[in-house]
Amino acid sequence: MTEPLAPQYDPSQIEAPLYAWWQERGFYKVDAHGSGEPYVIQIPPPNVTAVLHAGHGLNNTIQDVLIRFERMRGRRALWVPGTDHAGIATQNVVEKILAKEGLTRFDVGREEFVKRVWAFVNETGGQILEQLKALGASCDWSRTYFTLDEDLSRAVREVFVRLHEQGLIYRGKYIINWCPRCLTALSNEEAEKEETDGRIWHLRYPLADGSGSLVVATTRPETMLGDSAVAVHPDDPRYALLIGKHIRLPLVDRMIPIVGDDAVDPAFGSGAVKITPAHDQTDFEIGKRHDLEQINVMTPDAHINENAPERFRGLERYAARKAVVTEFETAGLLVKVEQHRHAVGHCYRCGTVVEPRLSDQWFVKMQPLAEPALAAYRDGRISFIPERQGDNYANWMENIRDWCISRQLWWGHRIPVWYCESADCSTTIVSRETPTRCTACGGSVRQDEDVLDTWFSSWLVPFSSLGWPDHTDDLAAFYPGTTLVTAPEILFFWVARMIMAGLEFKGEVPFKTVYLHGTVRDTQHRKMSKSLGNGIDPLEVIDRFGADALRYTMVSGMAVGTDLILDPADLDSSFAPGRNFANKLWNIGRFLLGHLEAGAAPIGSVPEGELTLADRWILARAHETIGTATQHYERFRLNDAAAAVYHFLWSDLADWYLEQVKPRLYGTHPGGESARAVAAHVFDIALRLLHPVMPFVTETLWKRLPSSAEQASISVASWPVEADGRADAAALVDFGALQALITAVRVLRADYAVSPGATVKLTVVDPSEAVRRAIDADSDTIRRLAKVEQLTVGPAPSEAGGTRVLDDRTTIVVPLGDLVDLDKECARLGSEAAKMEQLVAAQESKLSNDNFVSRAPANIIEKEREKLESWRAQAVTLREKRRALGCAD
RNA sequence: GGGCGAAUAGCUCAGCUGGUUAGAGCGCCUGCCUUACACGCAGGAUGUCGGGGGUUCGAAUCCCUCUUCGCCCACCA
Repeated sequence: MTEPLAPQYDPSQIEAPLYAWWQERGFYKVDAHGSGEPYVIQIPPPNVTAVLHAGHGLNNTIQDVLIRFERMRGRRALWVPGTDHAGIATQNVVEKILAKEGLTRFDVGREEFVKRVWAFVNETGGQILEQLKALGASCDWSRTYFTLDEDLSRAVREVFVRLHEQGLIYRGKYIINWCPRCLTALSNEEAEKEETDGRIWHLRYPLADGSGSLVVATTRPETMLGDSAVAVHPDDPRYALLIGKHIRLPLVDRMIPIVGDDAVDPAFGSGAVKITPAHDQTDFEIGKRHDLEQINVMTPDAHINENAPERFRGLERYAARKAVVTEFETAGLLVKVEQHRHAVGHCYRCGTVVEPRLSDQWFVKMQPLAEPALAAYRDGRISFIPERQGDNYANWMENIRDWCISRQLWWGHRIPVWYCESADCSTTIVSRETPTRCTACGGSVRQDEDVLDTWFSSWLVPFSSLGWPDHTDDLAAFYPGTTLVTAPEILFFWVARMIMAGLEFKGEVPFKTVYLHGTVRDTQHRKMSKSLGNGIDPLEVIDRFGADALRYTMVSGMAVGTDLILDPADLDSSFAPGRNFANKLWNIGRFLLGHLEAGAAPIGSVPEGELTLADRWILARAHETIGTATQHYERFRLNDAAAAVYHFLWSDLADWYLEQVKPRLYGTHPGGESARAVAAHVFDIALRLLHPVMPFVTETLWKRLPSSAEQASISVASWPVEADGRADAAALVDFGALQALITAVRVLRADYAVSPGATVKLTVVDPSEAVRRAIDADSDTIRRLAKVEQLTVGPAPSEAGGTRVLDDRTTIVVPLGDLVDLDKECARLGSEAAKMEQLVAAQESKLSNDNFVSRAPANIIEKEREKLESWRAQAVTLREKRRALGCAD
């Protein structure tokens, strides 16, 4: 496990073996009787047939970051994985396979079909869980569930029966969303509304007594075959006299009444509406109020049925639409056709336009469940990130509608309802156990044909996955959970319903925080999808750049409340941040570990006096980074956490500290031991801070630190606390001065194109306190990193040189002989002085403004004064230098 | 039709409770194969913070308005 690092970073060589080792050691198995405060995340169970896509990648990366962070903080971090049987989706997949054999599910029959789905699921299902492992997901796989498992099925039955006993489940004939392709009912959430350009036809309906006619408007003319009334607003003066009269329905030749109903908007269209109770929600309700006939004119697959005149029968709904319109036109009853944009429901599984259909279905009465769920949000027992999503949730809860839970599918939890087959008994049995005989008459029983909505099992997952309805140790230990991480699309499908179920059956919210992250989109901001072909395959990314690169890129690109934009056409540049960073880490590790082979003393054993300015500085930066990164992780600002550690590792540690300590590590300078101790210490800290985001590289490097025990894993190492660094404001200031000085020399060198190998002389004129201390502490580093051969502090040399002003006082001069262009120096110093003077002037007027001085808080005024003084000093210094160079004014 | 959000460097985005000489990564330009890393090092350029108005001593940040894009919800046929 700890052979030397390969010269080249090759994630494919390290990631898989590492994951296997984590599994073997069981680091992520959580004991219900263990110690530590529980931290629980329930995975949004992917469809059992799903293949990992970018959305899963993002979703599961976030969860893994959180769970690893909390695990390292000493909490009993449990991430429960599972898969969803996904009724319609899975059934569709298997039906497609059957279709290749020229068969339909009806050809093979229910029993055989379900067998085939099981075989398919057992064979190919759950591959997404294996793919999550490639991502690094630290789930407790020993707890993996499938929503059709016996245990979870028992929970489903229990819940159905309980709700039924409470009168919250009922069966009835209502208008539901029907998918004519999947041949099943859908819930409101499953019928996705999409703005569509359509048309609206104005049809003339003649009065039966021949005294005139009415014009009605419709977007679905074919439904007129099932019209059983025309409705107008009861107070509409235009139609007051017509209420109670009859229409002779064209094409069908049926007498239908004109009724008055408040639901009609007199201002819309003609103010008269055709009423088709069997094919429209509103019409259905109006029909109920007026006791109208419900005439269903369509077959389940949306063809015209026998309730319509013979010439329309068998026509598909859009063909029927054409036929109806043509007949109206021929009869001179088509008044006009207009363009019309409106929302049309589409099946969320197959995209087919849903048909509102009158049918017998099972429903859950939601109002009583919604009230406590709304209260839990209002009183803060549950909160959302980003916060505004809470309004969305509340809005849905307030306007909740009953949930149609029956599906005319074969794949799913069969509804636990049986009907007595004896005609004169006809008892309905709702039972936890499967009855063999009628409980009333002893006759034979027949189970309801329908299955339950997939979400009827997933809304129970927070407790059903832990053994409910039994009283298990898991349930006692891990319910309620802590955080739920998911996409906003399933806020209503799943999240809201889990909250309702948790409160109803467990009396507690199932989690405290709901973190809703954004969507992965392409550069045109389109959602990635199979049909658009604009998806990114996370496995391909992992294959090419490694899971760490994928994870870092996703995390760093994802601020709270924003979407993640990636370019599917250019994976190289899309994932460059993660790829580059992982590679950088690898090389830092290679360099550092190479120098730690002799071991590194614990930081505590290094005498304070042996710490150099650079040592103190990097420890101070570690201290700061621990604080900020931890806070950001806690606040779900994962991108900020990642950025803080990135900056520490790359800019602070690699670019400055490691460059500074090289001579000590090489042994050309004394202090090698303390350098190794400090470097090992801060690298250890940084790896731990980064581990949640990049588990593989950090583990690989961390295991090779001298301090790491052979069998230990960073993933269960302790989270750094601020005291692991050292607060040291002075070191930050002084090393900052050192950096500024070096940078200034480098800038001069670049400006004058000094050849990279050449050394220069440097004079520091009138150094500030900080610069003075930096020079005293570490002139050697200045010489080396700025390639200075001779460093003097004193008056400016007579030789002409490039000049820079560092701060209020300090000026550096680099004599460059012929290279110096005096005019250029004068111009540059002049423009800098002018810029500074402008700032000074603005600042002076601000500070002499009574309004500002009297109204701004004292600390701000103080800060602004300091700024003014500093700028003034800089302006003065700049002017002085110009004079010293002999520049003309 | 309601509700919500976003517009900041060529691109993707930070900038959290008003006070920074407005930042990062990618890309771009210049110079470097400096024995950890060219997926690198050093340096650099680029922004009237969508337009207009307002509040304030002070606005990228708060308010109004316009424009342009998203998202969610909705039984006006």
